[in-house]
Amino acid sequence: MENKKNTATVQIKQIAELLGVSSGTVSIVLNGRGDQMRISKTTQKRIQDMAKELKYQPNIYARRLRKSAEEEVPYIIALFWREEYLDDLLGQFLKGLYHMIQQNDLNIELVLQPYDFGNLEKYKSSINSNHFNGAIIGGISNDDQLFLEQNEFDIPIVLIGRDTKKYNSVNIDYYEAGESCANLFFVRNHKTVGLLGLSTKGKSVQLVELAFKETCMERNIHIDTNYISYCAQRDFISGYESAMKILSNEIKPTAIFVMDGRNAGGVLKACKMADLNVPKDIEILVFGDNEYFSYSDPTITTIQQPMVQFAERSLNMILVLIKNKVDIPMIQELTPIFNFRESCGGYTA
Amino acid sequence: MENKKNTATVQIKQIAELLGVSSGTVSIVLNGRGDQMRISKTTQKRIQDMAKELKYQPNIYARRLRKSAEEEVPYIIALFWREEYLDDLLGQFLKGLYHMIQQNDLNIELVLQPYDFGNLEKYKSSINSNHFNGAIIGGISNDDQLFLEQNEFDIPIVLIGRDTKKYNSVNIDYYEAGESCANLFFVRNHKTVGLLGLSTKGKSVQLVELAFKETCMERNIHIDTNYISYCAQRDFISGYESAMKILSNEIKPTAIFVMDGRNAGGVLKACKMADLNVPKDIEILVFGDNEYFSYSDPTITTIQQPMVQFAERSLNMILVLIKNKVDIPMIQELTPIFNFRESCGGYTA
DNA sequence: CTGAAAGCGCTTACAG
DNA sequence: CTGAAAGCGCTTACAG
Repeated sequence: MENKKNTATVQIKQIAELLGVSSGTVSIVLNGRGDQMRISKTTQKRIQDMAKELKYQPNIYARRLRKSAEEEVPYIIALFWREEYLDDLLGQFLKGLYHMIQQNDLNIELVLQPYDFGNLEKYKSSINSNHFNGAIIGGISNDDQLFLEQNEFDIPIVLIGRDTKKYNSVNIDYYEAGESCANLFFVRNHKTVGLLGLSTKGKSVQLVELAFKETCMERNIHIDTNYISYCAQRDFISGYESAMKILSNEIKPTAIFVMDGRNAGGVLKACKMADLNVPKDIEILVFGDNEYFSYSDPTITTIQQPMVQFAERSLNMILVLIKNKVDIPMIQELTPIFNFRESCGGYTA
Repeated sequence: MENKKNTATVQIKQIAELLGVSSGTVSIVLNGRGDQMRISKTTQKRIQDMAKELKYQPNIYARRLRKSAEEEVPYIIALFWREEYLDDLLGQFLKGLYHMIQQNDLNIELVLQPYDFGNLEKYKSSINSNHFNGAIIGGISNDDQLFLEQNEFDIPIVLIGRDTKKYNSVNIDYYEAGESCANLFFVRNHKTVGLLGLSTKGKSVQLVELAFKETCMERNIHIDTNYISYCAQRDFISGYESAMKILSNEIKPTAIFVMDGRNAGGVLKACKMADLNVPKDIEILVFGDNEYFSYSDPTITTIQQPMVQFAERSLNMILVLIKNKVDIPMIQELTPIFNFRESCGGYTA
């Protein structure tokens, strides 16, 4: 019972013992250097067969360690990414990382670990210096943040798109982003607007929402509860249904702020159903961009997080942190990007 | 000059020697167990300072090896993915992988390595059993395939979306896919059709194109060179310009086969410009799906590769191959998915 | 309070 | 044709 060995896996040594040869010989044969080292064909055959039978798997770590005097050891960086955002958003982020790695000829091994919203904790045992040199984490929930804050990690961690005290992060000012959306509606003279939110959301989205609502209040823009609807799913259907609720009010809003791009299609459909022309009767502003928004009909005005910049900055940051332990968290705040298109005009009414 | 040591990195041993303590002590302190092991504060401080000064980086491989008797060693699988496809396509694939890993509780470490089309060769030295247990490779060019075929690799490799003799692969029958697109146009009574291709393309896309053209010929569907245009970029603009060329013919085609979804938006725009109604005047069929196609106006009919299935099958395949060396390449051919929507009707005219 | 030794699994000179 | 030994960088009992 006190067996420390992981008996599930087979090692070269065991094959060697079973066959009565040395482990060096086994290693040579399994690496295909048997002929070169003039190991007898029969010995080679016996070794190959035994390895196959025992389903021998080389231990990559041992091999890499063996080589580490010859090969430069890469930085191993984990990218924890929320499952729901395994889409174009990740694509943009990865492009940013990749181009930066290329340009600066960095030696980085990127380990991608998706996780379910709120379940980051599951990977607790792997977020440490036995596994990675650093971790970039995107899309955490409040629970995930709590988990991070209640634990200590011995590697630098950079959070993407998250406002936090304890950790390094790259983000935008989410409150300000929400404010500027409300202000845009104000400048454009809207008196009654709708908000299409999300029922599952992290702190960043909450901040945008809060700021949007508060600023609407301040600006005397009507946004009663009737005009707020939350999507359970980030998809067309959910966007459609939620928008329909908002549009069922006697007095229609003249603008809607849609908090997730994936709901936008449904909102447009709902407007069409309600016989409202976008943007004449109703303006649509969306948080989160997508290439299709630039040529849909109408094209969609969006505000977006600068994913490529997020990637560049976070990679830079994590490398700095890996090389120099820094005590106070680094926080970089970037500027969100407005893409003014047909569905909602700019800051001139 | 004969120095085998990688002098670029610092080891615990060097810190220990410099400070005149043992490496065990250094290890303990750097792992934060100094107090627990009652190492004097001064020693701790000296060690911390020195480590910081020398920018000590622990060797992850050594650490993991040390732990490998306690922790199960994961399969390390590399995912080589073409830079151009770092988008929703990758997202779908990753979702497939992730769900499969979750469901079967697999212990897999996924290393993501983007590469530029035609430059897979750059990673030659890392595609081996010193680095990974297996590799999944998506989106290769003909040059990349040549590179793979002209070299031997000691780990199993599974190609995604590629028809090849030497390697394991998960794909669809690309020729048949192209055929069925042409047949769809035939059934729908089109006599003159356009083809919007790609100027950079791998063998799979070439096969689709070839099959489409050949089948059109057989079916007596006009598709002269005037009606074929290649996009240099996979984007809106390039799609628009190429479509405009096709539509500049005196006799307009009554259908266009668009070989990359990212060009589709431009094609729709071009049709609008040419005052052609989709689908009344001209039908559009697109290779490659996107969620927006299901609610654009008109919604877009597509044929797509089953990415989620690709992921599941390729992961399964690579695990089988890692565990049991198989001599003949495994090839799984899946069925492409047709999504019939407004822009082009189904097999009934 | 700290050192010396063993060992994780592997490969590679070296010796015979 | 093959074995025994050293060593990659690290951590952890054990000894003192």
